[in-house]
Amino acid sequence: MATIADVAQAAGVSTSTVSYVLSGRRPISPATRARVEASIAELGYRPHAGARALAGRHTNVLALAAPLRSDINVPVIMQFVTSVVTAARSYDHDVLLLTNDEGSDGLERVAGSAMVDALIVMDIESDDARIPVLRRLRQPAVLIGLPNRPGGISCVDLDFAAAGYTAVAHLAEHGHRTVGLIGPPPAVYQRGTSYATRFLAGFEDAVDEFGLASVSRPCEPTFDGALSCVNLIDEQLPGVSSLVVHNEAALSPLLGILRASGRRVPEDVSVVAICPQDVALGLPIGMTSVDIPGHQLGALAVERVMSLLRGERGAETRLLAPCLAERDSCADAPSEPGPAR
Amino acid sequence: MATIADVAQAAGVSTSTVSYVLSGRRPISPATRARVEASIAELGYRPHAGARALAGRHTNVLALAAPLRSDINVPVIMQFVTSVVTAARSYDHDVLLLTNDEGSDGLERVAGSAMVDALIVMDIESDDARIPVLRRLRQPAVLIGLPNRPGGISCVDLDFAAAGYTAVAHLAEHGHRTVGLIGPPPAVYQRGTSYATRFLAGFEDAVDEFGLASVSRPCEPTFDGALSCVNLIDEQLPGVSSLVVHNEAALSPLLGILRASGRRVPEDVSVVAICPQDVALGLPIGMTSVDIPGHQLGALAVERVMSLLRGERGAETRLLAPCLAERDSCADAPSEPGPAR
DNA sequence: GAAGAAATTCGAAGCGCTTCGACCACCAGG
DNA sequence: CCTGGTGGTCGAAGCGCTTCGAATTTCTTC
Repeated sequence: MATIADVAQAAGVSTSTVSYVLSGRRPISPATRARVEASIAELGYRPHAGARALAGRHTNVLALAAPLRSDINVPVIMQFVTSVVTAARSYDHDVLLLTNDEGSDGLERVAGSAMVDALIVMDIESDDARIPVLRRLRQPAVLIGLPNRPGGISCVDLDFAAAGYTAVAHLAEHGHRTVGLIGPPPAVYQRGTSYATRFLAGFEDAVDEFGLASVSRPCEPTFDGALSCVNLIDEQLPGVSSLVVHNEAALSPLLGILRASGRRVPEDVSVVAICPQDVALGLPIGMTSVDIPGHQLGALAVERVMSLLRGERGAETRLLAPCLAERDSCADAPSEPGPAR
Repeated sequence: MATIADVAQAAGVSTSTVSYVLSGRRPISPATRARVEASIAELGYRPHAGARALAGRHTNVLALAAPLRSDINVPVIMQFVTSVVTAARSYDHDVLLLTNDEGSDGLERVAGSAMVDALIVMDIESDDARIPVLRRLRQPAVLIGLPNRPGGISCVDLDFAAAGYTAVAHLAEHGHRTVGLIGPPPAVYQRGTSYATRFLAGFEDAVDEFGLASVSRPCEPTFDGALSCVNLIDEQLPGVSSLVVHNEAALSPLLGILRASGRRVPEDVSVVAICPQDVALGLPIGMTSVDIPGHQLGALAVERVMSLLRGERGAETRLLAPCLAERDSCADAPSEPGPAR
């Protein structure tokens, strides 16, 4: 491979000059610049990343710690990952992918060995053990998610509490008096993954405020899981007229289950989904949904990282307001059986 | 951060000695080794990755080019990515994630700037433009997929032709005389992604060999896509008794559609799915399926990379034999309407 | 036409690590 | 007692790049 010295020689300048045309940190005359650029192109020169990192004290690489388990909403994760990589590239950065099961060690490793300039961490638990670790690292970090005590670390997430509230409010406005929540898998709650509990809190706030009757259940991401979840809800809340589904994998099974039990959506049961838009649109009927803006959040996290890298200190935590899109899965509540008016 | 010089000083040895205890490339007396290791632990020393890459001429990082679009089988991709990262870690390597829409440029960039020691490329098209690029890189590469002309580059994949054949053969053995193929989305074919065509070829071979009547259609990964695909198959092959589904996203919708049209699985229609095992198990009925062994393939790709890195030159392309798991979605063909015997 | 300012460019000193040849001490064999 | 190994350690030379201070050239301005 060609080195900067080769380029310098070919262009008849010193290596520092080449370096400066590359970095733009000092003025270079148009003539020299042109000559250098020509040599670079001719030799197919690419700066050696390691040498750069050593001398320049930054790598242009971001670490992304993603939950690569399968119990979780795979498409959502994928959206995050995709958008982080894409956004990072737009800032001329690359992404080193870590799995969450390396835990804190992975973060310490890549940060300590100066492999990355900053870290983005997903799937944050309420009391996440990685937070103290992150805090003592020399690299900036951004969380996608919201722990109990971020303690100065930037966070970016959907406002899941508001999302839960919004979903219920929408149903209440349609006259529903009963609502069931089909939640994420039990494992998600057990881990203390914060979005699940935040959503639930918002859900329950709205239920109280609007005076609805409700029941909420976690739900395994399989057909059988969805089935037993629906059964439980039916049992505890017979004739339930609306459902909030905060579990992507349960969505498609759910619709099948409702149809099989003779209930039409939205005439007999209204359903609000919490999911990315493309999932909401790929189902038999367009789902009224609160969007999980994976792309937006990933991009936002990267922007935040970049501003930290620039030395700026911005607002610490940024929760995106939920956005409910009305589609075809919600209708007014069926008039209650009872005294006719 | 502590440097190797700090460690050396603390342990009262030279930096080269520290380096040798770290790399094990020269014998070190137990006493010195112990002292050095103590200093390392005490100082929390971690070698600087950039400096290492510069002096040692390797980075312990692999590039993984993954198709981060959403038209594709997201869970399968995720399996690959997960297993590649995990396997790489077991060899003390990290993974730099590239998106396929950077195309050849991304590969050239990370390879040319010596960010990675080797590359793993997914979602290979029959005549993939990245192959010539890969060939001229100084780093070894492994493809997950199979192009027409690998030209010396290692490939690892499921034997999709055999998978197609196996699926049909299984149905034929159950006495089915008609079979419909619900294929991947049109975009996959249009890109010339090789697994789709290889599968189709195997499918058609078996159809010919067993003398079945067949029709195959690509299928958009939405409910509507599945619906129109089924309709087309019904139209061209009325009373079709078996279906092969090489499209994960279509699976769940399909079952709903069949039920809605009054057909039971497997009594009226047998279905063989091509998908990862957990998908096959998460549906209303356990699907008889040909497994897409994402975890195995990812691990295999990494192993191959490692052996190339060691300078070994092994078998070039390795196609995993398909493995059909019988579950509950296949039954003998309903006896044909016709002259009673 | 000379002095000072401004615009460019150069040289050299690292950045932290690996590796090669050298060196030292010590032991076996002759 | 000297020679030849051998296990263990050291010193120094890079690896390819950035960056700082200094040097050089060019342009102004009196």
